[in-house]
Amino acid sequence: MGRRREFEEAEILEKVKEAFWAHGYEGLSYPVLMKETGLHKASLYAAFGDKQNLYIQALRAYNEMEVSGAVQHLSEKNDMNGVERIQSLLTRVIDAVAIDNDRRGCFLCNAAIEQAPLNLATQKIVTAGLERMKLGFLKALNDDPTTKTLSPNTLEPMSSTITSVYFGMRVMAKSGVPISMMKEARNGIIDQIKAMSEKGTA
Amino acid sequence: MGRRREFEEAEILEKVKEAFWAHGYEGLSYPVLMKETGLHKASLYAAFGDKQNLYIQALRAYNEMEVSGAVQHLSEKNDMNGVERIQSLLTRVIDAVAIDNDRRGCFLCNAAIEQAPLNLATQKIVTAGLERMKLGFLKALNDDPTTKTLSPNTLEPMSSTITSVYFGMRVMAKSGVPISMMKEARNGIIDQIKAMSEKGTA
DNA sequence: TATATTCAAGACCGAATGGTCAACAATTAA
DNA sequence: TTAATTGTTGACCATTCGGTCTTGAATATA
Repeated sequence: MGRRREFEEAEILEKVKEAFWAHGYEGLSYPVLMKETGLHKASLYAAFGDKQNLYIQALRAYNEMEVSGAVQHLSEKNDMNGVERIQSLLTRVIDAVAIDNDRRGCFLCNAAIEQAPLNLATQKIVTAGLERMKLGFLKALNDDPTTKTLSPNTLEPMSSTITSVYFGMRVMAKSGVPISMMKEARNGIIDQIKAMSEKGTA
Repeated sequence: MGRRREFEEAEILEKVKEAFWAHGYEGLSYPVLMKETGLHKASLYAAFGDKQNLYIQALRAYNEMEVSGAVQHLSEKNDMNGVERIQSLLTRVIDAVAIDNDRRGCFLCNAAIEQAPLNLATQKIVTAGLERMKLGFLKALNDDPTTKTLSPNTLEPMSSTITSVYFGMRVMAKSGVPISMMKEARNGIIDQIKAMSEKGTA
């Protein structure tokens, strides 16, 4: 038998994910990708296929790590109730910009704009990710004493609206809008959720 | 004196805008651009400068036409009140996909993702566009009998939230998500606005 | 009509792109 | 130790990119 691979596939894919996340599909060239992974492009090709395949696998990795992380944050029982978990997730988005100066935004969102219209596989991953986010928000709402009593006819649209706010804030993050606007967007949706639950119990 | 130009600058810029809107910056090459404008790239260069300048002018044209159109729709007095105008604007976004199968999304939003982080001029146009949209929504809220009585402390975040929903829906449009999700997002935010105004008058 | 001037566009440019391959290094099993 | 097999990599490939330039056509004024 021959020589074995000198790298861990998952470990490299992690770096590839970071690279595509930061630079986008067109914006990431092999010279940069080689530098950030430490691998030669022919090795990348042998392990993952062409650039399209590489991108799709990176996006899948994002979906399985970051999106799942967000969904888990929304559904995990801890000292916060559902709406507070939603609020803290939106705060994360703000802090990524405000504290870490991270303007990569959301890979899923970037992929939706850049590649989803050109690539069916990408489109499927993105739509699945959006649906999962929505279900995460819905779960959080169903897990909060103040909103769980609302009817599905109320909670379903509400979770889609929150999803929309989430991705809108991701766009804001990339656009370089003042942090205050992002905070307003977060505060506004939280206030509105509370208003809905107060109205529902009235 | 010599020969005069065979094209109208504004007319060409309109076509350039459509092209960048549909294909993005990296995605639009000169061969395609020449085909869609009917002009040679050397002529484009002579009239508008290099590709970056061309893009920025196209984005400005979008800002002055489409964004202004949306803001005007939000602020114009007609048979609809403010919240109804917000609703109909969001419906426009849905119909662009559902009826016209137009998945170009919003040029401003696309530019935010693709170019704003790389280009200061683009960033400024995008942030200005976002601010204008927010002011448009705010004006509509201030012009509706059910919301105008709410305090600025309520209306300011609310308008940012609506802006976020708007751009989130634009992302959804590009991602290929089911139309039902976009409709939910719209219905949800409208319901929430109404809940806030009811709570405010309670 | 003559001439000056501007426009349009095919041809061309260097650089960068994604992708391939041949040669070599490394490591395993026999 | 040997031979088979696989990973790695610099060199190379055709193509496309944005941009430039030279040539010839068009049209203004004189």
